[in-house]
Amino acid sequence: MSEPVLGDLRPADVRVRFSPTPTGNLHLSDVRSALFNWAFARHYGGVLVLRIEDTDLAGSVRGGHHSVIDALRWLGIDWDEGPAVGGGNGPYRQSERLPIYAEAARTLREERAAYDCYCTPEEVEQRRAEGGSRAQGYDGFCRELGADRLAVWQAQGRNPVLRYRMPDEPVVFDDLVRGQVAVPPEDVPDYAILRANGDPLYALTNTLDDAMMGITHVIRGDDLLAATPRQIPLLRTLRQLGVGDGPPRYAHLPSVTRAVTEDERAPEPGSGLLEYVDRGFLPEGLLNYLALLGWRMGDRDVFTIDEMAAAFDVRQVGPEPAHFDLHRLEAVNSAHMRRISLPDMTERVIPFLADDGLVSEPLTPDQRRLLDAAMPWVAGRMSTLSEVVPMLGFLFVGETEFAPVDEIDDADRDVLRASYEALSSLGDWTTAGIERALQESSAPTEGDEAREAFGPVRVAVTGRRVSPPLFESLELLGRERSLGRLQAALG
RNA sequence: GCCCCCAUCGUCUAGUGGCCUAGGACGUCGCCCUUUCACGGCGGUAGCACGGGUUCGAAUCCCGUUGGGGGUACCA
Repeated sequence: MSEPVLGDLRPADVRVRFSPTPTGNLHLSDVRSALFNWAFARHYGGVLVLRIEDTDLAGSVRGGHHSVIDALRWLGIDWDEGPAVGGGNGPYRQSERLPIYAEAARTLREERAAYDCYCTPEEVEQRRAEGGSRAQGYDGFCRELGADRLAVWQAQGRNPVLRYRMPDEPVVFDDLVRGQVAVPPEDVPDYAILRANGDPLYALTNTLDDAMMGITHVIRGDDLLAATPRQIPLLRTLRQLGVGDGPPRYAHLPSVTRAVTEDERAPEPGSGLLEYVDRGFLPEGLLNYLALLGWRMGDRDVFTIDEMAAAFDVRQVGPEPAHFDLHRLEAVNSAHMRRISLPDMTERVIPFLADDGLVSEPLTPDQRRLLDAAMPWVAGRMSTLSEVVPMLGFLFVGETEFAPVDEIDDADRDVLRASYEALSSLGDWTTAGIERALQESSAPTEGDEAREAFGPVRVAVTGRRVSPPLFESLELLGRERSLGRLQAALG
């Protein structure tokens, strides 16, 4: 058997898909799946299909596909077929494909590739317990059902599920990240593809759609690794029935587990993309970090997703589970913060200021001037967009609401008083003038203490020990407000 | 319970029998720069989970243990 070498793939040989359940908030491992599929498609010039798997009403959120689309757009991940862009293999929302699944199920039953099963879960479990077999799941009880038994169950009003009839042979496949996977038949029982109420299950919808949409490579989380031996024989059956070209190649991405080190700042384990958007992470930083979970780009660890796509080879993905590490995410994000332009960062920061009620959206001309003047002083020292609030909030907050966050103690009063006096008589309210005035006012102390000399002034005016450069901050704040705050701090 | 998978510094990883007294990045620690913080520069810290094999030689191969993950659905 000669396997096509990945490197020789032509664009037409690559059709991948991202098929999320619209829960309203993509989990980060889904985002990573989307990214890896995207990078794979872009690397070979192939096609990325977006398919919304919304047949399970319990897990889906009404209109949830909008949130998936919004999320992908925010991330900068585009797709070639699917909702919002169309394509020749639609519809791309499974809730609109119900008749297709119904017909496929009917055909599979007619062809005896699937059969009605009247057993209740309790009965199956009981037989397993009594039989003492090591085999898993369903035991094939209804495979060849006698007419009398059938009559009894039907008389009881039982509705059957539709079960796919697994071939009695091992399933073997080559996973692009796991290598060869072989599963004996006793580990893969006949499985349900239709509920008793007629609803199609994932095992049918996902598999059928991959076949009908011509998916060549399935790149997904390894939580679905165990589903693969079920899907491969069904894909073969479908091919025999004239649907699809048989099983695609699979690549199961290592799971992303919770950080070992407990971190109170870390989001809840179940939280999704939105949480990270709110925390001010850049899509560039998030995606870059996620790419690092299981893959590496030579010795570089800061890169764009376009650079990733150019270098991406799914075979380089390792099978080891990766721990999610917030610190690393912040470090990577911080690197991207330093890469984006000042005007770009300024625009991205506005929603965070607005959310805190510090500015209006759109900005007033005064707010615009202040923000533009202030950003150069803080752009290089933020690792997330949301840090703009503690960093620049003091400039936008009203004087009545302003209150220092850090403490000023009595020992600081002398410095504050001297500073106030020096500044109040200053005619030239510029950074240079302020610096000169403050340096002359405070008796130059020696050594380490000199570093702290203006700490109290900083807290009185910006509210924090950590702030943009002091003299510049004073100039930006303006004479009246600066002096007012110093006076307030003096009590 | 049973089945399957995984296992190198705190984290992500390089390493496919000798080039490894194990390399990089992030973190962390120290110093420099800097009247705050951050950035930047320099230096340090820290790892082959454990126990048996195989071999002249093992982080690399085999077995077991331990730990972690997944499955065992009329969820996906």
